Amino acid sequence: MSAKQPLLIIERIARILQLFNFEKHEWGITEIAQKTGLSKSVTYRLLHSMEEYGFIKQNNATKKYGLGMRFFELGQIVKANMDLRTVAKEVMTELSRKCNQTVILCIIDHLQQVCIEKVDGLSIIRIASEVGARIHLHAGASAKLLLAYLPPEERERCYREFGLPRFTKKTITDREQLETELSRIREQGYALSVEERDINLAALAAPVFDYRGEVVASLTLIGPKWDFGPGQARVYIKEIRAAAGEISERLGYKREK
Amino acid sequence: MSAKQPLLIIERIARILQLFNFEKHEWGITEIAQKTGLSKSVTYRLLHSMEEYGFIKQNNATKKYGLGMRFFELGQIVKANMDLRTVAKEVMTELSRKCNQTVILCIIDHLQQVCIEKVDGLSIIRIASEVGARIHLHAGASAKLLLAYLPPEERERCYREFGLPRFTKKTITDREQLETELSRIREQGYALSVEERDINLAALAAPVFDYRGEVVASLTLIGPKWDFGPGQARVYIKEIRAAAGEISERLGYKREK
DNA sequence: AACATCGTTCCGCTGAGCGGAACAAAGATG
DNA sequence: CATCTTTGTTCCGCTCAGCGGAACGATGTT
Repeated sequence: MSAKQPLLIIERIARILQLFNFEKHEWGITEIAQKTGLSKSVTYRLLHSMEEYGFIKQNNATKKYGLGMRFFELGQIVKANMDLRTVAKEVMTELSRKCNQTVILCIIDHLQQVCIEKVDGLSIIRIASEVGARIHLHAGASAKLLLAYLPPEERERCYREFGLPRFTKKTITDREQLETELSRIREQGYALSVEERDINLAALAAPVFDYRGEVVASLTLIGPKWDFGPGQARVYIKEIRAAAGEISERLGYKREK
Repeated sequence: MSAKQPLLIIERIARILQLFNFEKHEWGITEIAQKTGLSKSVTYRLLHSMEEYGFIKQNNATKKYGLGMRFFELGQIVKANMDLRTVAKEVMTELSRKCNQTVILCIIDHLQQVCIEKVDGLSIIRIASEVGARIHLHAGASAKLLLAYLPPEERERCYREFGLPRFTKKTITDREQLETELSRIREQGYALSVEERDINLAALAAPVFDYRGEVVASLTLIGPKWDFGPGQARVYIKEIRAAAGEISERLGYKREK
């Protein structure tokens, strides 16, 4: 899978570029050569060549080198392709096909859940939930998941503003009980709900992270509850987490750190 | 000044990266090799090595290559250093020292001018205008310049909302006359004012553009009017335009296009 | 089954680029 | 003011990194 041996020069370029960060964004040739272990002539030639194409900009006054506009331009292009919905759509289609269930993508807006993308499963059964639909945050896998990753003050505001209305027999309407469920969700990294909002429906949700490590959306698999038995659920959990991870990665999320 | 001959490989990398844009962000190896004129093996090796360091990301499904997250990260760093005030400060200090006058940097907020940075000249005379000060857009070099580059509807809103109050004998209070002045400013690329707001003060302002080519601020030289005679003014104009151009460039502005 | 086209790999030859040392310019030091 | 130090920059002959044409395996098309 991985390559044999990267081009030496690319490794060197990578090593140089690694030096630039938010704290220190300008370096002298000698500094760079020392930190990277490269010879001064190599460092000089590399930087100058990169400057020729706008990757590097030399400060005329200090003679030090910094990152050039080209990285900003290319960064903007990458950013444009990091659009949540666009990125998610592909992965959602794939997931829906694999599990043969409906997949939805939801975000939080004004302390409510909003569905922003949906891919129907091939099954004859269709889920009512539509793109644009707004619902409370305390019931359903997707909603609970989003709520779980909200800061405590926000959760508090949510309880105060909307309360915990009951939709079915299984809706969690007790604050204590809900908070326990939320911390379990955070621990497990996914949320499960069975008939919390609608009779006969079950759902599994996993968090989507952006490049800053913030939860920006929930990815959810919804279907008839008889498809979510313990055995099948284990498979679904693996799949939904992989899919959510894939989206997160494409948004620039780095799991380690 | 410019280098002798850039490293071949850097040129090749630049040629490959040039292909990626907002319209087409994924390319196959063969496509890239054809478009760039590079051999397929070189293209492959380069892309793979770059992928190793996150500069390039291969889509597992389509096998095509796209820009990697590394460009986004580096782009974010560049962006952070493109902060208007930080960039401007250096250039302003330099300009102030050269001309021995006060230099201010202003932006528009809610149809008013706000001064966001100031560097005093060494002269004993100090200009009252302080960072944070808000003033009308129709009087003074800086204000007129910002007004000049506003879209017509916005200018209209400004006249309606604030009118054209008189500050001195020289304040322009006639709409027609002001619009004529504004189009001259756009043509010349700088604005001059003598005693329009304060007796005995004169100022010269030039526009600062961002990477999209939009005017985001005005750079202004202020001093006693007797320092702004025709001869001295010509020198000042050259200096302030060069300084504003330098800031614009650091913000990613490309004059040609 | 034959074909077309994709991404990927191989390997021997060779010139691009390495690096140590010299150089110029600008501060820092006594 | 001369001397020392530390920048960034340039030079040039030797050498091995990497070039590229051709082969390969996988996929999709006719």
